[in-house]
Amino acid sequence: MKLPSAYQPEKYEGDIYALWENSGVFKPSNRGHDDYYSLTLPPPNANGDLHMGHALTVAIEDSLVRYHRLQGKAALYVPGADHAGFETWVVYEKKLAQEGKSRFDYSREELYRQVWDFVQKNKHNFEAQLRALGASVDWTRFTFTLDNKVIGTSYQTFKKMWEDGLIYRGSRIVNYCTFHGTSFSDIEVVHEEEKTNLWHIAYPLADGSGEVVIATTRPETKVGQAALMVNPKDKRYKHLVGKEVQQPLVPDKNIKIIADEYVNMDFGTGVVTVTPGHDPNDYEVARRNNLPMLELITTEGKLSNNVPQEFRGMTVTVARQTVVEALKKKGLLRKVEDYTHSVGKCYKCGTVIEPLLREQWFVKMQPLATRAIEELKAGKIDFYPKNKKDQIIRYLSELKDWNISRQIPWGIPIPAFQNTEDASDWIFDARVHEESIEVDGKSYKRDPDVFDTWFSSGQWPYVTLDYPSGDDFKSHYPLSLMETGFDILYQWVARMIMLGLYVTGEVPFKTVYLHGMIVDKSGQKQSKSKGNVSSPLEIISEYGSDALRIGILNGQSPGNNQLFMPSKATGGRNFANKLWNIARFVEDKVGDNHHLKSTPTPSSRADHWILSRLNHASTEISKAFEAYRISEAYEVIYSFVWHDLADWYIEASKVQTNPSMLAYLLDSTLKLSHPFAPFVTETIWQTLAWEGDSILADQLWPRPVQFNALAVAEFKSVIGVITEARHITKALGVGRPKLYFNSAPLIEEEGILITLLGRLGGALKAQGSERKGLKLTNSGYDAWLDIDNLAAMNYLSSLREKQVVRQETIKRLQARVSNPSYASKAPKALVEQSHAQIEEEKQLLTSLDTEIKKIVKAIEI
RNA sequence: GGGCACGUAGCUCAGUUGGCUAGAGCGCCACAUUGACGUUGUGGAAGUCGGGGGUUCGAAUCCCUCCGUGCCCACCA
Repeated sequence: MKLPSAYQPEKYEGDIYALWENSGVFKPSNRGHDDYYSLTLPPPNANGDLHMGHALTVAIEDSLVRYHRLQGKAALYVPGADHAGFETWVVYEKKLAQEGKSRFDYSREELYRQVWDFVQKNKHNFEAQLRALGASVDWTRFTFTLDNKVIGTSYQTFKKMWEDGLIYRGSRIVNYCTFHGTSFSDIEVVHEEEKTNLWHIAYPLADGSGEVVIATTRPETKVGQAALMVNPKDKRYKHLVGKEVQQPLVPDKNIKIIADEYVNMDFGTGVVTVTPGHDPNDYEVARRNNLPMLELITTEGKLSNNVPQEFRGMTVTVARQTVVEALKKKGLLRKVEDYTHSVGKCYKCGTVIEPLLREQWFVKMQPLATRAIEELKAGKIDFYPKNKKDQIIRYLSELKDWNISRQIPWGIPIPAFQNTEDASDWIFDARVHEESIEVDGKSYKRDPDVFDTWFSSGQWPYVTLDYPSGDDFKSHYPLSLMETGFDILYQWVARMIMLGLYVTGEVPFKTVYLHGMIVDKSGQKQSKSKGNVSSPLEIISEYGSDALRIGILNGQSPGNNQLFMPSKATGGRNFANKLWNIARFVEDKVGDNHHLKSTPTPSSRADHWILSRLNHASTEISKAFEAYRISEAYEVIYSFVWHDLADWYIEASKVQTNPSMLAYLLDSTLKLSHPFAPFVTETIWQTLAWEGDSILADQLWPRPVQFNALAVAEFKSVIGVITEARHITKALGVGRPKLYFNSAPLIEEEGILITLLGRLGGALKAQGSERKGLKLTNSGYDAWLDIDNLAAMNYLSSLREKQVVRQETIKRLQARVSNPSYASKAPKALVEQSHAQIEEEKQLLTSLDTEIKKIVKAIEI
C-alpha cells in the first residue's frame, strides 16, 4: 500500500474512531494482566460544546487509559453527560426570556420536559466532539446524570442519610440570588471587593438619657431590628445592657440592648444591630437570645411588609438611599466613612447574594467530613499535585452543613413530602411525579425543590458502575483515577470522597489528578465573555486530533495553569507526520515480504543499539506514566522516535537494511506512541500487511528484548566518530574530507556508515606511517580527517577553546577531589567517578595538546 | 486576615530524595540536501536558575527574608 508523503488526519480520523467503536476494543477485558484500570470522564454539560479544558481532560485521561489498556489491564473509561442543573437552567431561562416567556408561564413538569427536549437536541454536539478527540470511552456504558439509575441511587442515599439523621430540614440563613430565584451552597458564592460606606446611626435611648451609635454597611435593614448588642466585656456600654432604644425609623417599637460575645469591641462603635433574618451570625445570636426572626427582604430582593409602610416594596439599592436620607432628615446620621469590604455575589449573574432565612434541606457534614479526613490522612488516595491533599483536608475540617435544596425546575426532584395539616411532618417518598400523595390517611404535598447538582454527581464513581450489584462495581471500584480541574476540588472531589465512603464504605478512587486551567497569553482563563477561547474542533480540523492532544499535553503538569495557543499543535502535527514517514520508509523496505513476522533479529551494531534505546524508551515511558508524569512520558517517546529511530537508525538502515528489524521497530514504536497519538498510530497499523486485521488499541506493550551490550557500546563509538567529523567539517566549512585511520577495526567495519552519515569523502586505512590532517580528539581513535594545513589553521582557535574548557574542568574536579571534606563526606561512588573523570579528561587533553602542537608545527613549515 | 502555587534561554516548559559542564521543544543564526519526511537534516548562538542571606564538601533543588505573578478559603456589622 502506497501512502501519500504527508499525513492527512482528516482523511482517516472518522473511520479510525468508527473502527474502534464498532470493534468493541474500548470494552474492558483482561489480556495478560489481572489488574484493572478505571476512570470516568468528568461528565461535560450535555447542553454545551467542549472547550479546551475538556480537550485537556481527555488528552490526559485518554493517554493514561490507552497506556494501561496496552499493558493488558481491563481498562474502563466511562463516558457521561451532566444535566448541569443550575447551569443549564440559566441558559434555558434566558431562552425563555428571549421568547417573551418566563418560568411562571409553565408548570414544573412542563418546564422539566421542555429542558429535557432542549438538552436532548444539543447533546449530540458534545458526543461527536468527544469522538473527535479520540476518547477511548465505552459508549455502551454512557451515563446521563438524570438516568434512572442516578436518580435511584441519589434517592437511596438521601433515604439512608434521612434514616441516619444526617438530613435535616431547617430554617437557616441561605445564600439567595434574587435574580435567579434560588439558593446556593456557600461554595457557589463568589466574593468581590467593593467600595461602600460605613454609616454611623444614632439610636436614642428610650428613657431619654442619651443615644447609642452603631456602624453599619446596610442601613436599609435598620427598619426592623431585633435588638442592639454589645460585647459583655465592653466597659463603655456595660451600663446600657438591658436598656431599650427607639428604632429611628420604626415608630413605637423599642428594642433591647443585649450583650453577646460575638460582638467585636474594636470594630466600628462596638455596638451592632441584630438582624436575624439576614445575617448568619445574627441568626445565631437571635437563637441564643430568643429574639424574633423578622423577614425584612423578600426573595425578590425588595423590602417586605414587615417594614414601615413608606419603605415597602423598595429594592435594596433604593431603600439604602432612602433610609440614609430619612436618617439625615431626622438628624440621626452621625458619620459616613469610606469602607471597602467583600460582597458575596451570584457566580453566574453577579447579583449581590441576599442572606435570607429559608426552609431548606441540609446535610450534616461533620460526620462525613471526619471520616473523609481519616481516610485521607491514612493515605488512601494519592494526589497529584500532592499539596492538594492538605488543601482538601483543611477544607473538610472547616466544612459547614450543606444546603442541598435548589428552587429551580431542572434537576432531580427532592423525594420529600410535607403534611398539609402539619408543616413539621415531612416524609420520604420516591413518588415525585405526584404533586400530592396520601399516606396513612394523611395528605402530603411534594417539596417543589430539586437537589443541588453536586448531590447526585458526588455519587458519580459508583453510580456509573451500577452500585451496588453491578459487575462493573464489583470489578472496577474503587476507580483507579479521578482526573479533573482543580477548580472543582471542593464542589466535586471532596463530595465524592465523603459520599463514596458513606455509601460504599470505600474511597471512590485511588488517585486524584488535578489539572490547571487553560489560560491565554496574558494568564487569563479562557472564557466566552472574554473572547479568548480556542475551539478544540477548529484546532483538530487544522492540525489533527493527535496534534491537539500532544500540543496540550506537552508541558502539562498537574496543578499548574497552562497556556495554549494554536501554534502548540504544530509540534504534535510534525510528530504525527514523522511517524507517518517512518512507516512509509519501513513499509517500502519491507516491501512484499507480507509473510514477515515482526520479531527482533538484530545483526548489525545499529540493530543492537536501537533495541537498547527501545527498551530504554519503553521503561522510561512506563515509569513516567506510573508516576503520572505524562508530559515527561511524551518527551521520551518523542526523542526516541525522532532522534534515535529516525535520525540514527533509519539513516543507518539506508546503508544496511534489516527488514524484520524495521517491521519490529515500527510495531513497537506505534505501540509506545499510541497513548499520545492514537489516530495516526492506528491509521498506520491498519496499513501493516503483517498485522492482518488486528487493532493497535488492544495490542500489548512491547516486552524487553535482548541485545548485545558490546555491540551497543561500539555503535555509540561510531556515533561519536560521526558527530565529531560533522563538527569539524562544519566548523571549517570544508566539503567532504576523507577520514584516515590506523588500526581501528570499528571504523574500518563501519566505514560506509561513517562516510554517509558523517558526510565524508570516504573512510580509508592510512598507507604507511605518515599522518596528515586533523585528528579526532574526542573519539579516542587513531583517526584523522584529511584537511589541508591552511584550513586546519582556522580550526586552531576552536581547538584552543576546547583546550581551555578541558583544563578548567580538570582544575575544578581536582579542587573538588582534593577537598578533604568531599573525600570523606561524599558518597564513595561519586568520589571514584570524579577520579575516573579526571583521568579521562587528562587523556583527551593530552591528545588535544598533541593535535594543537602538530597543527602549529605544520603551519610553521 | 489565613493558606497554596509559581518565577529557570526571546517564548512555552522539564529538572524526581541536594551530586558531573542546568535540559527540551519552538523561535533565531549558518550550512546542507535528488528517493521516508521542507511538517527535513547538520551545526551554532543564547541562561546572574526573581533579588539577598544562610545550611552544606556541594544548592535551580533545603531554610530565612524580600520582590513579582496567579489562585483558594474566610470575612467583623
